[in-house]
Amino acid sequence: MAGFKGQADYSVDAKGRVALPAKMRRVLSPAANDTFVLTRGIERCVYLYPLDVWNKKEAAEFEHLNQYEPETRAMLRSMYRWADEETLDAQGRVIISKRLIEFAGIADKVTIIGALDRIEIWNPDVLTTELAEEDAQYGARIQLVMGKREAE
Amino acid sequence: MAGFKGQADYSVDAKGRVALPAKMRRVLSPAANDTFVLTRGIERCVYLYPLDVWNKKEAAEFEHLNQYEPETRAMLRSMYRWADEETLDAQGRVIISKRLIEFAGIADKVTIIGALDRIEIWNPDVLTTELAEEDAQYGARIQLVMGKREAE
DNA sequence: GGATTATCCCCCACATTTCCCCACAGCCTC
DNA sequence: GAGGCTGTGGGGAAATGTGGGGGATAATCC
Repeated sequence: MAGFKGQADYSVDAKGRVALPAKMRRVLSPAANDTFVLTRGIERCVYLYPLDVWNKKEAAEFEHLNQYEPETRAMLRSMYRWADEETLDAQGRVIISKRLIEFAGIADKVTIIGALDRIEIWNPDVLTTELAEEDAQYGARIQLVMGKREAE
Repeated sequence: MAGFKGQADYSVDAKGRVALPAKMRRVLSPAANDTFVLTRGIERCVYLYPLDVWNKKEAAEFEHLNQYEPETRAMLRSMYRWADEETLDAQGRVIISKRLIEFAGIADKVTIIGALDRIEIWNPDVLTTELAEEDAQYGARIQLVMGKREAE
């Protein structure tokens, strides 16, 4: 699967609809059926996983966890109670629930970014402030993550 | 794949288009489909990877990283949100997004250099100042990098 | 229980941007 | 010297992002 790439500013209309960039829609596999699983980001944003990607994650990472451990149960509960399945309309837009809009602190403008296997939707101001440091450390971080990898 | 070689000065037109040197275009594999993945350089420039090369990197190096580690997530986000997939037009030009133009500090002239598996696009002035030191240390650095390799 | 209101979903419409095609001048090659 | 290739510039058509309307379904109030 080709990964989601790029960044762009979009608007949220009065109905809570957000258009996804055409470039990202083109990457979608037919198996995704124009459907996404939206959930709260680990950061203060909304994660969008194509349905097929989410299903694979579920089967590979979540289904076999031991739910008799409280930490596991708590993690899965936090993850799934925020999750929401939505299909694109004919214009390529997705509806973001009020819960998620509120969690991400989104008003009427958003910045949408591609992040390999998912799409992230941010409040533009939050993104600018939170990711400035990330960008500044880009070179060091590549060395840290990918350099570590070579040493394996 | 034969590596990209050489250096040349080109201009950026009003639409943000930059022609790639014909010599570099001839090196492209048909699998690249005349398409590049552009992303921010680790240095202050734009990296261009042919699509086939990028897809191999993605599958071999990025897809299997553990995104539950914050550092990994941050690195992939910085990498992918700057990335952009673009196809050459009939004249062999590629469009560079305004974001990348701005990041690399490019105005209307660029220097394009070949760098083995990728092409780099620089502001000519930035390149001259930043790479002067690199060139000066050429001999010592070859010994450092390639000498280490023999010791393995 | 019926009427009214609210919500959701699909369709239509428009303005801007993007993309693709055509055109031309300079250079190298033959 | 002729012809093709290369780098540069611009215009028209299609796609993209955005807004709003109308009908069906569900919820609420009297």
